[in-house]
Amino acid sequence: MRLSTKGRYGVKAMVDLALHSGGEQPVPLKDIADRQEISEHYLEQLIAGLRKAGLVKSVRGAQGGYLLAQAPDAIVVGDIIRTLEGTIAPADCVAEGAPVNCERADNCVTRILWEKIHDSINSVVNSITLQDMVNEYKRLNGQESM
Amino acid sequence: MRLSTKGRYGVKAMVDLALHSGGEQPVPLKDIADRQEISEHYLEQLIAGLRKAGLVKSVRGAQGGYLLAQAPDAIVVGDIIRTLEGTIAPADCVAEGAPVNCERADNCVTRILWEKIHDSINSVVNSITLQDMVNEYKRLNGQESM
DNA sequence: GAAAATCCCAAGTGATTTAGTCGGATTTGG
DNA sequence: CCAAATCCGACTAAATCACTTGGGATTTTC
Repeated sequence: MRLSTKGRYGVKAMVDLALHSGGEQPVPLKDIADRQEISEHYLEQLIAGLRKAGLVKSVRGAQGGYLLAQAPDAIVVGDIIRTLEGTIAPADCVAEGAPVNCERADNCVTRILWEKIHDSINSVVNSITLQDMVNEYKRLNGQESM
Repeated sequence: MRLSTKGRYGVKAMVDLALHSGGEQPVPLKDIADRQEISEHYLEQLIAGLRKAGLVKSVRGAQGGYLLAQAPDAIVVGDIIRTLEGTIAPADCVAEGAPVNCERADNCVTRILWEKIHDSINSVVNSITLQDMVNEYKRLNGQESM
């Protein structure tokens, strides 16, 4: 049940973006990678996914970088994790877009269990916004910069 | 965030055991494997882990098989999943026996997120017993056998 | 208009995990 | 003794993970 680095780095990167794109200036990937200690090239792949999903915008060329595509309180961590990890489901039969190919789905006791786990995870990640993470960060670290 | 087949098959097998070891007669692995459509040899590996963890007992020789080591209402599905999958944690830094090797653990915002996810999953799997699963099964499937 | 900064894209790779298979040894009831 | 069963350890094909490599395209600064 571990998240891969995709989801973990993705959340870190997005929180970093929320903290550092004050106003409208794009944040270069290198800065995020350096601060979060993530391989720049690898992070590039991850953020490409986030861009395609409409969670970040990019500005090309020198002085370019990335920006959140929406306000921090409009992005929940579930959006990030689902984009990078695929659906957040303990078993395929309870994945969001999954065809119910399990013929005994209606009377499967384990399915009910997977649904409960699925729902509990999703209720957490869908209720926490990037703004919440930023607030938490500021509470923990005072006024200092990240 | 998917569970592997280890955890999924393990829970299925344990529910099967709870349903079929009425009284004290051991259930042969082959029966469980057939009913649950799991490779017998593979299930053998999984149940070996459950035996070492003290969740099932075995009876060797002809007419042998497996039994729950405790009453169905004393075994929670979290026990099974943790035994077979290792700790149920979205990130290593919030795993139960993990040394906190992350030096910024105290002021890490993502860690707080992983903890919330971890806690929510564990509160589900630690609150559902095998007896609950059996009751659910009987409710869904009437008095028929599995 | 050249150089630098930056994003964009696709393919390759070593290590690990997954989901088993295979072959046999041991124990026990009939 | 033999068939039914657990026990045990090694092997493996395929997938996934966590990157790396190697370019190209676009924009800004000088």
